[in-house]
Amino acid sequence: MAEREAFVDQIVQDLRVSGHRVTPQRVAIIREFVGRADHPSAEAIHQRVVAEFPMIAISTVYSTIRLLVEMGVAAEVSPGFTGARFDPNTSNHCHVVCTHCGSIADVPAGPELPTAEACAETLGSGFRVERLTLDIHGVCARCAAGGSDAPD
Amino acid sequence: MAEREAFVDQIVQDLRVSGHRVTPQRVAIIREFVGRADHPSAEAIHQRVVAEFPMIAISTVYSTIRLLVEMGVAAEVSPGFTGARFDPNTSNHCHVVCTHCGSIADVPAGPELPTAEACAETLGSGFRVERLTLDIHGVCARCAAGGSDAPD
DNA sequence: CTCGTTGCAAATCATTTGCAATGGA
DNA sequence: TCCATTGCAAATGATTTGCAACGAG
Repeated sequence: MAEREAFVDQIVQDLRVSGHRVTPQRVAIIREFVGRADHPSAEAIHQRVVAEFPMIAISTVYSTIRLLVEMGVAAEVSPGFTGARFDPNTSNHCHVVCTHCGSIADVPAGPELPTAEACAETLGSGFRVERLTLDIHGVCARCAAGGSDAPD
Repeated sequence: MAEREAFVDQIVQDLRVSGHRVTPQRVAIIREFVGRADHPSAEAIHQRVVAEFPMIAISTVYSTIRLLVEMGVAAEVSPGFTGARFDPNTSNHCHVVCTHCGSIADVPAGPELPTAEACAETLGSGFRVERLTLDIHGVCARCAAGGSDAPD
């Protein structure tokens, strides 16, 4: 797909423009990552790139992914968490998650939200829907004001 | 709040009924956990309970939380993940996440989903909304059929 | 030539597991 | 009494960090 190559070139350009260096390892990671339909872990990306660069370190993969996320061409699937968090409230509601300090606040689920039943219907019979979570990710007031880390 | 004590008693009853033992440590964890409005980590719960049981182990907290999740009185905030997963698709879409094998599939975001702009409006000026994620958690067809672990 | 990047190993967290001792039912 | 549960320490897995060597600009 020439489409993908163009995208890779675009990202490489962006790297250069923003003052970052274009190394063969980075290009290999970008090439393996963009245009995919799946959601790989750092480990999975590393395993793919190892075929081309047997010496590449997992820490290089982590730093490159971080770069891609900062550039806006990649996203973390569930950003804002370090470790598991547990919720005593099992009713249907949304979370407002601060990607800086990890604080989580509740927002009652509005009626405009799809129900688990509606999703089950949309998805068909293959997948058994158990829960629906709408998370709003961003930066809370305290972090935006430069506040130091303070948990939920 | 007598409300909470009643809830604690209810859970304790459920424990007994399902053949689990009611230990002082478990009661303390349940008491610290239920009725809260926040979303503590295992570490946070442990720190609270240590005041009452200085010898309690973090592994006990983990196993008790797992029990509460199985009983349906607690929920993991972002269930189904082990480690970070990254998404090359930064457009607005939903994820179907299998809580068994961790596989993630994409579903295009329907028009019935609230937009980031609408959420920002609802939340007011304190929080800077960056991204909205709707995740559908459940069990995929392969896992429901007893299939072994296979990634995305 | 310079300084951002890499590779590596060790450090740091989060979570799980194995096992002997304990104490609810 | 008996076995689920506890505490502890060690194992595991994910991610970060410190630092010397390297190499893109």
